Amino acid sequence: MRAEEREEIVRHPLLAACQAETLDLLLQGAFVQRFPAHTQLTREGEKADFLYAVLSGAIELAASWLDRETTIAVIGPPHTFIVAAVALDRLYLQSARVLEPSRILMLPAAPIRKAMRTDAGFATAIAEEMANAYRNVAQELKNQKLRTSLERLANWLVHRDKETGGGHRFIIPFEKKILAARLGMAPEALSRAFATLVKYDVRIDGATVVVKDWAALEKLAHPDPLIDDETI
Amino acid sequence: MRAEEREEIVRHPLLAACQAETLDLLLQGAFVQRFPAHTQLTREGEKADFLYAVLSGAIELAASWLDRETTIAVIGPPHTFIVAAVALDRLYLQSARVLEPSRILMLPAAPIRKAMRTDAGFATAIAEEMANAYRNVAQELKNQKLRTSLERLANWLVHRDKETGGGHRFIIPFEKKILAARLGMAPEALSRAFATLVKYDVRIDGATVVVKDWAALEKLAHPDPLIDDETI
DNA sequence: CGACGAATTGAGTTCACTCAACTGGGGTGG
DNA sequence: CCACCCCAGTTGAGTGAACTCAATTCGTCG
Repeated sequence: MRAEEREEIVRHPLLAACQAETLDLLLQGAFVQRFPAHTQLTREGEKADFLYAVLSGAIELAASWLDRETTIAVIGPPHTFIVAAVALDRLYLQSARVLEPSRILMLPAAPIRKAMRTDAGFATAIAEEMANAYRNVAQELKNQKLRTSLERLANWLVHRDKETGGGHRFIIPFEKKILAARLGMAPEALSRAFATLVKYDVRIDGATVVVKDWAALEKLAHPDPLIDDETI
Repeated sequence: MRAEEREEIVRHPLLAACQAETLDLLLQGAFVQRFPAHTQLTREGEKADFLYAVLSGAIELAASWLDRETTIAVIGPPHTFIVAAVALDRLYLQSARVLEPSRILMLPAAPIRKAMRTDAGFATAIAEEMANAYRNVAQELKNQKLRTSLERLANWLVHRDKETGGGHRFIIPFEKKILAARLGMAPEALSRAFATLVKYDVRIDGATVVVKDWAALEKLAHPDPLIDDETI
């Protein structure tokens, strides 16, 4: 690993509270790599031998059963993925695919488990990262079980708008079929849902969304911090 | 706290790897209490001021939005709940209700966060508990997004049968409407799903389930360790 | 015995899926 | 440079899954 890379990585939330010796141990076999879109980083069912952290770009976590597949989450910087499998030395429950060209930090799993046992700062950082991950899936499960697909889409739009600065005009940052899977619906259902949203003055042109009547959309979405806010 | 209680609690997986000073700190304001069924222990949106561990009994975690409500999970010994909210000092995302008379260990939140920062063994135990919780919700999300309600029921039956010793005859340990909410369906839909399972030679009488043709049920359920096994 | 809540059954409707056909760029190669 | 293809996305039609509302049965407890 190059010195300037090390500089950067040491400031990562996961490593910032580490003791110096822990850092040395962790960064021994670590490396940073760029991956092009569509790269498959992990496959569900494989042994967890790396912890991945997204430095830039976006990663899709997907899961399958029989011949069906769905998207569990989309991860951006500075978050990690499959940290739970690493901490427990178990199998990945999800596959990870690169959505857009990404820089990824890869940390070997065994030193992580070892470091947790000796460095409370690091173990706490791992616990906090995992707590966030837990809350995000729990929120997603609520989203999924309590809302219809139109409501999920409306809330995704509200959320995305806030994320991009609240200009009521933004682009969808990945393919619509991935958005559909993320929202738990068929691609056709997403198309029809967008068509339905025209009634609420939401205009869509390609990947660009314009919300003309914010109040109407928000009334439909009824966003709830306990489901929609990443840090509440 | 009584001495024999302390004896018991100190062996709990969450505390077994603690340093002695950490234990003292944690158990300072801790107590064990019995709760009758239907007690509400936490409400979603409240500040997290206790970590709860189930010593015996069963707890339902529920969440709501507008006028809808659903069950997120059912927790039994020796697991904890709302550990993520405690670790991050945030709001509970779920309400917890006592399903059957239960003994609960309650640990004040502030000492937990403090102890994590100084005791690597404890922080690791918290991280591992949380990793399990994460994997369980992630599995539940897969279950929810990838399976129909009939398939979810079939898998719940398979799972419950294994849990109770594989005798192909067991009881449903709580009300059917809670099972329905757990499986993400309306109570009426659960009734009809049971009716459908008669075709697969599953007999149901009150809370008692008898599986006459195990192969048929398993073929329908297609259980997958990456969704259905708690520790893979 | 009556009362209450849980569970089932019935009927109708809505939601969301599948399958299929069609549209509209973007890219490739003749 | 244009024709073609390919894939994402849309649109249409039909089906099935699962919900709501309502009525009925069942079991338990006072």
